[in-house]
Amino acid sequence: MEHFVASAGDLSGSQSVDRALRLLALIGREPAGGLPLSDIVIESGLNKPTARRLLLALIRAGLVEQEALSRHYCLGEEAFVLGVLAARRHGLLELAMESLRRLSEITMDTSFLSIRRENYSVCLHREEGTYPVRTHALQTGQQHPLGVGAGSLAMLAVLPDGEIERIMAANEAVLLTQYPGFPPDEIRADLTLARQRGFSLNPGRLVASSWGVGIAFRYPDGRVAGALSLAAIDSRMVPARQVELARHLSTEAERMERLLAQMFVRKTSQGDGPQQRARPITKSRSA
Amino acid sequence: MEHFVASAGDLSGSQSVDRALRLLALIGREPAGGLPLSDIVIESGLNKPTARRLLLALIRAGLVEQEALSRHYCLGEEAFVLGVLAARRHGLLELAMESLRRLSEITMDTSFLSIRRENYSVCLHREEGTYPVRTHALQTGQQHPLGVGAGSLAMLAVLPDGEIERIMAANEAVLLTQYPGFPPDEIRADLTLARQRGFSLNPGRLVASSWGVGIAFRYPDGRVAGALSLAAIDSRMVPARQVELARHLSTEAERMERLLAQMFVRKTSQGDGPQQRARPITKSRSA
DNA sequence: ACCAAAGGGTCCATATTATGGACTGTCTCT
DNA sequence: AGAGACAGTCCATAATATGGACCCTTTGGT
Repeated sequence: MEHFVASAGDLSGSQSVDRALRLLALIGREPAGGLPLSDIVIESGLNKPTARRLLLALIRAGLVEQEALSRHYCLGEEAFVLGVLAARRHGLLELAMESLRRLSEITMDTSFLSIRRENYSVCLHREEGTYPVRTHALQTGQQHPLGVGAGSLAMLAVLPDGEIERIMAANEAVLLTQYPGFPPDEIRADLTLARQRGFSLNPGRLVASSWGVGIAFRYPDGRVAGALSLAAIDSRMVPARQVELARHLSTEAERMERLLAQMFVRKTSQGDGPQQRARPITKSRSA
Repeated sequence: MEHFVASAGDLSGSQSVDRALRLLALIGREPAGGLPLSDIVIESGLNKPTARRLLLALIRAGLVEQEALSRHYCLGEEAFVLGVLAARRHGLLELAMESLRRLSEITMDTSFLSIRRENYSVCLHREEGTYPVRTHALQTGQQHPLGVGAGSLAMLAVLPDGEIERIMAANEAVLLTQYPGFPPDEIRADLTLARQRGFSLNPGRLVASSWGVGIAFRYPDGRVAGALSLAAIDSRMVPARQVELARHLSTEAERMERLLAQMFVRKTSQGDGPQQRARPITKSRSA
């Protein structure tokens, strides 16, 4: 039995919970019809009995379901409910819907809300445009490494240089093996351009002729909250129109930041009672 | 160390995962500003170090967050994202939004979507009406035992008698201690009435003067999917209007069943390849 | 200002629990 | 009909989670 030694000062337990939740995230990533056990075993690095046992626990909790005929594992109803409940605090999507609808209406193109998840970007919503030729490069729920796609690139571009390098390093293997259109150096070049222009541009790197522009927005404390982006075929993405679209995106990104600022005020001011100063959340053993 | 013996034929492991996910559900229930550790310890029955360790695991996964100043534990952003991802399969709320909006517009009263979660009913959405006097008996995310509230009662009423008795028995303790307005016998009487009339009525049992009517709808396979309901002050709930509201609810419930039927067809027909017959999902050791 | 109480967080020896190699059953393709 | 792929399961072993006892910080009372 080869086991990972708890490297470094890692002073916390609950391995199996960690593993189970990693499986949950894994299953969440997969858009379509869930994952078969074999893929889960491969992608998680766990072995079959362990994966299966953890999956059964997730199934008992309703977070995962196993489809009867394909035997694939996919997200369960409880995950959906939990999300609705969590949306009371983290209602980014709801806040953004108005912006997305307006963007798609004005521009006739498809608009997206993406957020950052560690080194990845997740698409939370895709609002269809009315223009007859539409690209389907990005669907709700799809994840790509930061830098892959317009919104994703926009988020990466507003991070500090140090973090960008850390992320690029972490994603290098995936980029090289699974994203042939995105050699790391090209992403770095795109980043520089994005910073110069004030908006990101994906010139059809993911799907040929499917271009995108994006702009990130932040929480009041400076953390990246997400990105709004628009996608269209290349002929609708000449430089002049890029700028025009970026202007609309910018307006809506500002709106989002305004709303988030309001939310923050409400949240902190409704805290129970008079000002408390935050205690560090982990142990603070005296000398 | 007192430990529960795995009673009966329970042949599955992963205790700590089960416990962690129970904590997650627990935290999800609490609407407002999360739960303090002490409450979590009490309500879960776990002891402090264990609860904390599991919570840390949930926090590492992003499913739970701990608020810096109140130290309360509440649902994290990952829970929200997971929910959005799960909504691709379990998009009940999205399907229902149109119905809810229409109901609230036509009736001017507040409408609700509730679903069944084991022996409980969870409110997934509250669509405000325009009438100036509104009841606030039910908020998004709140849970009550089946039978408590109009939508909840409607779902209970369409279950088979045996299951009703099982649920009523399971909930008896909570009803007696936490729902003084709902003595089990009254619920049983309400159920009979609901079946006779074809819609459920909550005559202000939860909050005085706040009445509600509800109708359940089902999945194509007959399982209860959820309930639509409307709430208003008693003066707007005279018998004639109850019937009128029930008519609107009924129209929308039919719409929901139609949509669910469509979804089911799409889901099963898009299954990978030709018909496979379902294998039983647990072990099938030969004789 | 001080003390007691309440609550959050943590340590560590112990015994319960998860682990994974090896196995079986089932379906599919040739 | 046999090989291969995949789902699911068993069980001795060893790694892991457990919880009583403890510390620190904040709060409320006098």
